[in-house]
Amino acid sequence: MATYDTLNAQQYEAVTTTEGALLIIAGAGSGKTRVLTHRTAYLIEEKGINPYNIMAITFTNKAASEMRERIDNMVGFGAESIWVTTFHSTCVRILRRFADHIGFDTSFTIYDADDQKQVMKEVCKRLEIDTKIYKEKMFLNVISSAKDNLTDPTEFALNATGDYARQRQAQVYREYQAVLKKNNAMDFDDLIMKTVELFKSDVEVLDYYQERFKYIMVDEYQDTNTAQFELIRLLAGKYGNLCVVGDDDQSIYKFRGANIRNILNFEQYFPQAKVIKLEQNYRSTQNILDAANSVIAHNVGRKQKVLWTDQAAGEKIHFKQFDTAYDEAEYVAADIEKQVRAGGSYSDSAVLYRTNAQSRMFEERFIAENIPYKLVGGVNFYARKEIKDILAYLKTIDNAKDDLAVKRIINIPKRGIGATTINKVQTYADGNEMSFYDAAKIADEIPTVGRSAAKIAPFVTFIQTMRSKANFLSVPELIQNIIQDTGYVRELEAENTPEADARVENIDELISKAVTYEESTEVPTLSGFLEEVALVADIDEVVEGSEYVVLMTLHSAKGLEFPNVYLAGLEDGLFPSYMTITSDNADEEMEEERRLCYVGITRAMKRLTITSAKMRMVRGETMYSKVSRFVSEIPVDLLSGTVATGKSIPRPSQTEKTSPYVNAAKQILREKPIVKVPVKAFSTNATDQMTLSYREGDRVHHIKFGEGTVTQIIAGGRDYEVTVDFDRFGTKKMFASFAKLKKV
DNA sequence: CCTACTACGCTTTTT
DNA sequence: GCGTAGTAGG
Repeated sequence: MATYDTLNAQQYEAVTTTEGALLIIAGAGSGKTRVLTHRTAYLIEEKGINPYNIMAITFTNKAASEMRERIDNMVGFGAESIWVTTFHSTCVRILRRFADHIGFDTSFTIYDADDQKQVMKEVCKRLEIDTKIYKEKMFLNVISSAKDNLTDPTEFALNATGDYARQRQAQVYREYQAVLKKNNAMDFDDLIMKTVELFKSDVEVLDYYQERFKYIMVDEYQDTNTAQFELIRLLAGKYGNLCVVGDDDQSIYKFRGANIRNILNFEQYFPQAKVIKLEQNYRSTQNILDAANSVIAHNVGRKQKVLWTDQAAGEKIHFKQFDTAYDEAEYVAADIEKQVRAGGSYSDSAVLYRTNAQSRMFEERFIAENIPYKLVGGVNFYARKEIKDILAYLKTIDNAKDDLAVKRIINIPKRGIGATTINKVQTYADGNEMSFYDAAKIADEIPTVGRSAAKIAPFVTFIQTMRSKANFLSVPELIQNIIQDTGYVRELEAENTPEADARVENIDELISKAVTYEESTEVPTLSGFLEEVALVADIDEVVEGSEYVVLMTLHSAKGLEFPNVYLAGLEDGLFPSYMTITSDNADEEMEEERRLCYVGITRAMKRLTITSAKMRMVRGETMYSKVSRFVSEIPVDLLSGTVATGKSIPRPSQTEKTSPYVNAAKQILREKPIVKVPVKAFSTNATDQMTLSYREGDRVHHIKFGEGTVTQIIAGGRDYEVTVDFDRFGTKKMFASFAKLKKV
């Protein structure tokens, strides 16, 4: 039984308004997740709605799993049948079932930014486009925003008449889609657009989902783009029970297609819509809120609202200007240490900045001071070369229609298969309407390939073997097999450099993610794992309450809160960015930057420090800047501290390079907290750290194979190799740390 | 076909 | 100032 009397009047109204269209304008820290979870419970408990008919959509996996957890705790029975997912995974789920209705194979793969660029390169070559003049990235941006607006290549071409550049883009768009289709792949934007296409072309499928999702809730509604809006509009088209929660002041993804009109004009799309504002803030002190309110008040195009709190004024906002970015980082590091010494925890603090490049200085300082930190963003874990290589193997094993994946690893490790051979196979594949892999399989029949066919054969054999093994091996075991047989890790270890060691660690990390996947999924499959991996963002990995300082961009910080926040690099030219200041559309873009600033300020619960530097290196050039205009939008009486000058501690001379020690440490520490973290559940090194709960002759249970008897245990270098005779699957050899066998 | 060097692109933000 | 991709030479 959920209690609803802890809600304030507006929250209560939002929770109990269940029918029709509802727009909840939820200011920062006003308890919107609470409202959504209570509303879900209310629907089920008080209105008798079947959990099966409820859907809650968010943008990140993190937000989704948080909500999932809170709903599970509140609702209990039946909670698992509520769809609590992201836009992207919702669409994948639908497309996995019905993609064949729009001419795709339901086993399509999902392309990330890297893959997209690869495809675009190919397209540009084919259309003889000089990529020195027209960048691949430019085309990808154009295509992405076309898809955000549901413009297909045909419509795009129609709108391009009379404009040569746009006609060319239309050509590229068409060709790009053709390649994706041929590879049976979709990019991120396709996932949304194709689902909308499916709904529009197939009334039965649409009706099926409309009947299923009678009550729909959308979180972070201000970030929806036109395609996403269309998706939910279609889904809610029959019953009209659509509840959206958002804050126009926190709309910071316009550059990525988010359409702020979706929230500002909600009442026009749904004339009977009810609007509820949540303005009481439960997160921050009065001073922090006052600062946030006065900054955002400088924006014109917004829904009027003023956050208030019954909390005390609290500390003033600390402001410091430094001579250099180095001094800034040094101050922040020292201040964090001070807070910790005073009884705080590292996890209370977060450093927020405008651009990822700013993280470097803080990382170096934190390493020097031995401050545990977690870096969010930058190069995504799954975008790392070694991870992509392993994943490409898995993709090839899972679905060899993905030419990109096959070509990526056909010569990794070196098999003596060069560009010439690959091109010959590709030409043959193109000419015979088959996939690259299928052509490779019959390489010896391709006349042009000649003697090189002998080099391709072992690769094909390996993949075929792995395919048959994939039927009974778990994902971690498959990965283990791949790195064994290809010698991938062995090669890295032989390099014996900190960089290579870091790569090995990343691979270990991937294995442990696969183990987690196996354990947390009811029916684990290779496709399932690849899919999950394709849809994760870095922010999903942040575990709240962990013992480290978080470093991230302001964009990544949305939705999070920390007792002690540092907003770094508040300089005109950096934040707001130079691009914004000099834009043709400066007024509008400045408002988005200001909203970003508002998001940053409102992350802070108790203590907020704003810093800036007079001088900093950007791309190797020294940049001098004034304090950000946003700082002057905060009333002076809310600020304490001043411009720090002169007395800074000696810093490394300009010529001195970063010490190799720091670089090595960074490699190892990236993505990982430094100290004091609980021992990882999974460890790949030294068997002496492991004790097995079973011995030879014992009966054990395996997540996939069920019960069996242990016939042999061999201690290997890194792990125990356990042989089990399974009742239903026969004898299998497996590594103890992956298999997670339980004694029965 | 592989290795070593050079060039360039990045830096506003990412599901 | 860094990392990757492309190219030229072996």
